[in-house]
Amino acid sequence: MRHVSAQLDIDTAILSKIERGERKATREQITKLADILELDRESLLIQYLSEKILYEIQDEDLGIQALKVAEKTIKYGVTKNK
Amino acid sequence: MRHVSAQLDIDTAILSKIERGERKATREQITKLADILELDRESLLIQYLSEKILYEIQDEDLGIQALKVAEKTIKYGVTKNK
DNA sequence: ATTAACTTGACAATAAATGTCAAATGTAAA
DNA sequence: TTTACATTTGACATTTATTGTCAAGTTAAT
Repeated sequence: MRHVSAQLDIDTAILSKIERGERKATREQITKLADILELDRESLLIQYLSEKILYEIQDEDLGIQALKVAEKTIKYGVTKNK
Repeated sequence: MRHVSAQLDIDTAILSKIERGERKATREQITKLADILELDRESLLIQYLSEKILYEIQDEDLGIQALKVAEKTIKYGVTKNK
């Protein structure tokens, strides 16, 4: 654990918490972890992103609908106006 | 504008920014806005949530895939372990 | 009992979101 | 055109969320 956390530039405390889901990892940490643990980077990232998404809509009745709208928006390449 | 912003408990400056997309509204502000402007609350909320989602995955190649994973997760009622 | 690995909780540091204010700009009617 | 009010802008303050450190507490193996 010391080895891994060192490579991640954090102390073991956080790593421990991340492992047990008490803390969220950083995007950067995710990719580093993928490398270190030789896991599939894409899968990990997808997992990570999907967790962030779910976090946003947790206990929202309209969550699913929002997801679908988001999907369509992406597909149709709608750009956000500044 | 003063009227509306007063009801939202913010000054006109923010309202102005929200209207022109420089600032994000709060969830609470969204629902109040729906009432004040007599818009459909659900639609506004869905719009609001979907924007938050899109924000999370902006310029992520794996965004769409993450969305799909998130959807499935919701459908299967997977609960997040504390 | 000693040691090293891991966990926990209280707190510090940083970063992001939200808000205020005051000054600048726009707009229309007198 | 000046006055009066509405809207916008930007610089900054406040609040809230996220990420991190540290020190003390467990656990497990020897």
